[in-house]
Amino acid sequence: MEKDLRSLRQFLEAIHPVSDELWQDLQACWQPVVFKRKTILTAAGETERYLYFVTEGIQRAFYLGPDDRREATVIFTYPPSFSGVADSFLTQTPSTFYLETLTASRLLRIGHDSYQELLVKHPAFKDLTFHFMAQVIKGILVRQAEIQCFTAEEKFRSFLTRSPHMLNLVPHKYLASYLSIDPSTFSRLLATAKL
Amino acid sequence: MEKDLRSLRQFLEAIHPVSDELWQDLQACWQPVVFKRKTILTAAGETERYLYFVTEGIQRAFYLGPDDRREATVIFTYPPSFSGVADSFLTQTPSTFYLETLTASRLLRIGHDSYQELLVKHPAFKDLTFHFMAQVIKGILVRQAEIQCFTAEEKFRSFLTRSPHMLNLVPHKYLASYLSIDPSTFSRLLATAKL
DNA sequence: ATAAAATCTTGCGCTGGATCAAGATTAATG
DNA sequence: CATTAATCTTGATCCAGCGCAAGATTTTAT
Repeated sequence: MEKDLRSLRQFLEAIHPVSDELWQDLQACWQPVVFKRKTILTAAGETERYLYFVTEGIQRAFYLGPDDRREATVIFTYPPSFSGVADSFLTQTPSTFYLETLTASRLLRIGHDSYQELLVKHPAFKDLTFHFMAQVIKGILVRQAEIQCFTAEEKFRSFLTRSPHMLNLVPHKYLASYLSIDPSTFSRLLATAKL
Repeated sequence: MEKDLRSLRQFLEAIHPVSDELWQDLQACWQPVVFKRKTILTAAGETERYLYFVTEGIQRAFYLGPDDRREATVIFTYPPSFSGVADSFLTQTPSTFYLETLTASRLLRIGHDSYQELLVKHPAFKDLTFHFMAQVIKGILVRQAEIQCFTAEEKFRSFLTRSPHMLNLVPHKYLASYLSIDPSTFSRLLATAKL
């Protein structure tokens, strides 16, 4: 727990400086939680109550198509980073995504109420969230451009270059879902890449 | 100009209340500009200097693939709404997108310096930007899910339902680019839809 | 450890949608 | 308003990647 909090602070500092004063209030708001693998943390239709900080395990957010057959993985989260359905948490409107653990996970979480209080009490925290949101927007847009423009193979290559470690950590069908390609296509691309 | 500013205020109020005090400082920061059609406002590689508020005309942001042949339209903007490469403006890092006018356009714009000053001076403005960013994130994610999950026809239907007016306002090839489908496919889908 | 469940691989046929091309239509510009 | 340029339509062709399926392998749970 001590260690997790230290990791959190380090992660935050990389986004924006965190004064000791802010940190005093901030650290008190986080509650440690653990989940087994394959646990739904947030379902579509629910409003996200928590912002998570991942200290162990891998999670994924995914979208279920109207016919319930197609699904698309929106993002994977793993330490050290935040997790949670960002847009639902921020706007406090129903989520269109599911968030689930892929492996047994340890996380810190902060409720929306505490989050709001911090926002009001600490201008510096607002600045921090501000910077974070800007980064999130940039990240999503880059990914969107790739999804729109790249072929299956280009997406595959791009992903493997950026996140080679993921290959061993999660079932490939989720990686395929993340890239919007068929698991069989993923398998074939992988076979080709290994030559 | 008076009318444009009124429109801006109205647009802002829909996001978050704007006090008269804030408005005094805010309105002074905007400069009216006009552009001919097919003008590049921001090129990839440049850092976005302005946030625009559109009062006339249509613009689009687009991404050029590495080989310069594929391109994807990220978003269309038209009155009343903001325009500009949001992520580049917010983070002041080079844009990966181009922003161009599709038709002759009239816009108000605010420079990043003025924007920063407002942010520092008016907590309420920070709150406003905050809410706006949250909305942006939500919007992008919804669109991303559609791009990932929908077939050409589903994307076409969804778009036509949400934005039927666009059919007459911009060349269809841009609509096709927005949906990541070929112009010829767009034309065929349109023919089918009209039966 | 062992059974049961999930995942991965691979072949094969098929199709949605891209590509190419050329003529018809519409819009921009001096 | 006439010329030129851009866009739209439509046919014909082609292929990347999907869907299906079945056996091989790995992982999970008991």
